[in-house]
Amino acid sequence: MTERPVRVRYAPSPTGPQHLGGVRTALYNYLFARKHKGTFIIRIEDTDQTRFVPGAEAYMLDALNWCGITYDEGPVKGGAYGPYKQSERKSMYRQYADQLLESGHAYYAFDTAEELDAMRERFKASGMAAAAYNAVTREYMKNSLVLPQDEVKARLEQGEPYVIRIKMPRKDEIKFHDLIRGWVTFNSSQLDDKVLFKSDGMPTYHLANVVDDYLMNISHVIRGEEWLPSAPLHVTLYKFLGWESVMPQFAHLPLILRPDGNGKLSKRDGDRLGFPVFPLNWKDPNTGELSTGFRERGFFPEPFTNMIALLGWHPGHMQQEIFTLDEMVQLFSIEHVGKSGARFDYEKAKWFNQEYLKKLDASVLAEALKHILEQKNIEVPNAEILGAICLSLKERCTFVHELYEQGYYFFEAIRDYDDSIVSKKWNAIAKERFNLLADTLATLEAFDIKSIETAILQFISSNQLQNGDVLPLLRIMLSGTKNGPAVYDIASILGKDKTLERMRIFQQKFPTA
RNA sequence: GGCCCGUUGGUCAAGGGGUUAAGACGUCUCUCUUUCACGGAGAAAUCAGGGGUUCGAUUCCCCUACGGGCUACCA
Repeated sequence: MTERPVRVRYAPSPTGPQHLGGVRTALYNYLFARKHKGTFIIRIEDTDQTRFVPGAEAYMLDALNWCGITYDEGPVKGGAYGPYKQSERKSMYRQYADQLLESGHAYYAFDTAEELDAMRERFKASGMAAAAYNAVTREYMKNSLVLPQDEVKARLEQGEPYVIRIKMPRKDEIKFHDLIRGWVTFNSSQLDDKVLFKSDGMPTYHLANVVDDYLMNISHVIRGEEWLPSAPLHVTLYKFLGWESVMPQFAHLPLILRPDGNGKLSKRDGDRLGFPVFPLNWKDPNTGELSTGFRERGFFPEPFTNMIALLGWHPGHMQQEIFTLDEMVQLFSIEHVGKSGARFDYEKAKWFNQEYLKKLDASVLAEALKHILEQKNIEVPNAEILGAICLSLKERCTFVHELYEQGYYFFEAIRDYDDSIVSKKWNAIAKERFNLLADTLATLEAFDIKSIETAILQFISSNQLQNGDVLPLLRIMLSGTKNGPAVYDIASILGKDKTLERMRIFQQKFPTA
């Protein structure tokens, strides 16, 4: 490998929100750049003006920002190789198309869309395998290779629309080394004369991509596997343009597959399967349709980023799976990126979030819970109580919002009581006991967990009772549910007054015979 | 159809000529506990198939099958 400084780029096109796969591609580029003390660039590939979606670019930037993926050069931020948007680089491409025209590696083509369709139909009908615009079929089309020179000139002068196509060699072996897949070989006879320059004056992705990577001195192209089939075209372009010596190294990432069935993960899968595939919420500007993001679903950026990184990469030789971004930077290497597609597993994604949440300090969670309560217009308890609530609840939550959902009774009146316990254990005798228990609790001076526990346990043993005679019912009285934190925790968080009040309310709601 | 890429438990995966083929998620069992969860212990579960090469293939090669990607004046 050469000493070339690492310059890598993430080059999305603003045709909609990027999903998991796009974020992962950006992440790998980022990790690779940081690992090698290189430069991470973002470039917007918007050569197709018809597919432009407003907001998509800002969304992408927001998403990366949320993930903690920073970039060194790109839109908004700028840099020495700008602009970083292909539509703004429009004037830079034509000269390279001209260069190819002059060297005989490209040609003008005047075929209309209808003529192209007709050609494809014709060759298909005659049983020809590939109905492509190639070394064979171009002989029958309207292009500067077959038209007389003066006619070509005339058409050009009359302003007739045209495209510029690459003239693929008839039969050449094209070989390149992929950092993930090793040597990959294609034959140019299988490739077609791809359009490089469109009739609207814009380059296609293929030309723009190669020109920009060259101009921006990109050292490594790390992109999805869907680009592998066009890599030989790009390699050929480097050769024709005389840039072979500075051609970047390629690394084609495996795809992220959908969790069920077949195929790569697509934007629609999320709604269908009930989990997000987008990092952030996205509202389609045309249809108004809303797709939920991981962020809005309750994911923290750290575990989210951790999780997608491990979809196709693992440092190997260690059993650790929870990594910070910085750790991943240290550990990252292209060699450890797998070759095969990874199926996205939402259950595992939740696990990453849960692990992260569990390690968070209760005070941090309290802050997050506070926001949820404020949004719901619920009176926020003081920080100490909120912290205690989070502490008691956090190990049974995957998401912050579950702190509220599971512990709503700390903030509001009990919505309903689980009656499986009530019908089984609540009766006149129990009522009497609970009156005594309430008296006991009322005399407690300190109402902390330990004191409550001691008092209750003492009450149970001095009355010759079992834990099961008291604790389950008390839990129901205080929370309505049979699950949750230790009853003593609940009581102490509620405080003495509320605890006694809830015991009274319960008695009123469930009179015994 | 053609071209290209891939294939270790249900999923993510380590390993890479000789291993009891790691670990994690999920599932199940046990344990802790007043409950749920957490924690702890354990179980079931994998090298797609067939040929080579080799003393020996999960590992290297070939074929088949299967999966995927691409096949636009889209990226």
